[in-house]
Amino acid sequence: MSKEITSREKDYSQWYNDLILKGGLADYSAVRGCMVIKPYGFALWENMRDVLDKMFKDTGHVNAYFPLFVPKSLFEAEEKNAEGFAKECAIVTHYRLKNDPSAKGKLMVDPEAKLEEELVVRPTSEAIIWNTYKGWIQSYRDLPLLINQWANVVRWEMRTRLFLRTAEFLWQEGHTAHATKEEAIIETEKMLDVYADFVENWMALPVIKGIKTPNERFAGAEETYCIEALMQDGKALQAGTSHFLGQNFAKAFDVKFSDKNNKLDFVWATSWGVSTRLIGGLVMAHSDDDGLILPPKIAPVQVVIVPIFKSIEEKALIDEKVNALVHQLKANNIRVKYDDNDNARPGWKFAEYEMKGVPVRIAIGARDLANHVVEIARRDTKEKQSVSLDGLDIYIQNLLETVQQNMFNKAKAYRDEHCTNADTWEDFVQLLDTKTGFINAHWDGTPETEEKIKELTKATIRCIPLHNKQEEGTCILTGKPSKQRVLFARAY
RNA sequence: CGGGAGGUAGUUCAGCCCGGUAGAAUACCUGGUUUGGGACCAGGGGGUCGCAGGUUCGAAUCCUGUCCUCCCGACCA
Repeated sequence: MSKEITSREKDYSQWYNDLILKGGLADYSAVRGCMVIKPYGFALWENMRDVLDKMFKDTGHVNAYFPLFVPKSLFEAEEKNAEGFAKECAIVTHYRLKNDPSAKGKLMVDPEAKLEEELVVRPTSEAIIWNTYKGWIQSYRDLPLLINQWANVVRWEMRTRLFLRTAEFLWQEGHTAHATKEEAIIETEKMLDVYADFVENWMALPVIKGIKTPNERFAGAEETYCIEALMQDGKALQAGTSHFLGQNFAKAFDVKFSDKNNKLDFVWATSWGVSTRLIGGLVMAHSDDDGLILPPKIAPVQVVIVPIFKSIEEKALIDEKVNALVHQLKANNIRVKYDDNDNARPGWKFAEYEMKGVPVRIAIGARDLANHVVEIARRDTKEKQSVSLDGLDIYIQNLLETVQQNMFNKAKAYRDEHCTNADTWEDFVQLLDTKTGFINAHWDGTPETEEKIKELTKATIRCIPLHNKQEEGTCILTGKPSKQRVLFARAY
């Protein structure tokens, strides 16, 4: 057992790190807070990206690419946005190195190569994009402008964690411009639905849709919509956000258009994004002490086939069956890998692919050939059974769908069990410490109370759920009147 | 950024207190036997001890600085 994984019970954080590192998703790098995404992890991201990209295009968006650098003067144009990100920006101040005269073989920053104006490495791209949109929008005929970009951004976080919070991360950011407020709000909500659809139906992760409180709102937004997921340790994870930006950026960057009546007005904006953080959520929500468990729809390898043989003659017979099967599965668009590497024995491969979270494993040996069957093992339940070679491709197809559905159901059952109402402060604190998860409680609606609760319990308001049930009640902390419950949790 | 732990073979770690030939397991290479849940035997290769200074006849070991990682906290649109 050279690759043992720390159990969740023993050390949840270490368990998470073990899964990422030993599952081959990512590695630490020589750069503080930055990780290397390894081929297996990147294949997972590519699958996620491809699905999302299609969803964006199906809803009328197109891709473009904007610069990594933002001149400081542009960055500071939208005041609240700039202020919100100021503390975590990387800044380029020089453009040249030179030989260090006092240390042979070393380089130093050339003081003569100081930039006139510093460049901010984008922590988000609103500034550079809205500066560009100014030149693209004159008339209502130019609207709506529906653009997405796939990019990297940098946020100089104090404390980083693989995938969940890295100094540099990959994401997509949509930036749209509209003629009316109503249209922009519809867009904001539409993209939230796209995210929820993707995370639930492709990542098998149930989410709660809602809006953020003013405290938790995106810097520069009028309203921030979000989807919140629950991890196995009872902590919440913000899985995606969609912002209604009002006319804030249009005003900051002077983006006006003429409407049908030749009346000038500022455009209405949205922005929305999900990042490689989703991979962290995927890992934390589904995996177990034996390794990753990946949902079939986005798993880099959906089916792995392991041959078991005692001689090259046996191997040849197995190859013949497997090659036909691989051909069949590929024809059905199933991502299949035949691992006939003779360096590793079957038992080793079983453990390895369990660690990597491959949803379905097929083992085939002489015994199976004689009976015209294969052994099929599911990663999610660890169940094994013999299945006839006849119609196996259909069986696999169905099994992948079953696994996908089962993973979602399991995560949803856990999430639902961990949504609890609290009506007294004692219950609230007790639930946070023992049961954990989402807690539905009344709140008096003030930022001060929210802040106080965070201070006392480390729990934040994750969101005010959409279409929230209205009911009379009293605030969990202050006892003041409240009209609805909001969703509290400790969060990543 | 504060507190704690750590960095020695590809990996996990011992050695450090008390300075004196760089170690184990595993992985890797070769050959053979194996193969239905992380195989076994024999042989072999692999290290600027994170980096930079200092003390010393001599530093993985002592001292100073620095970089990186993990855990807890603060921060986190």
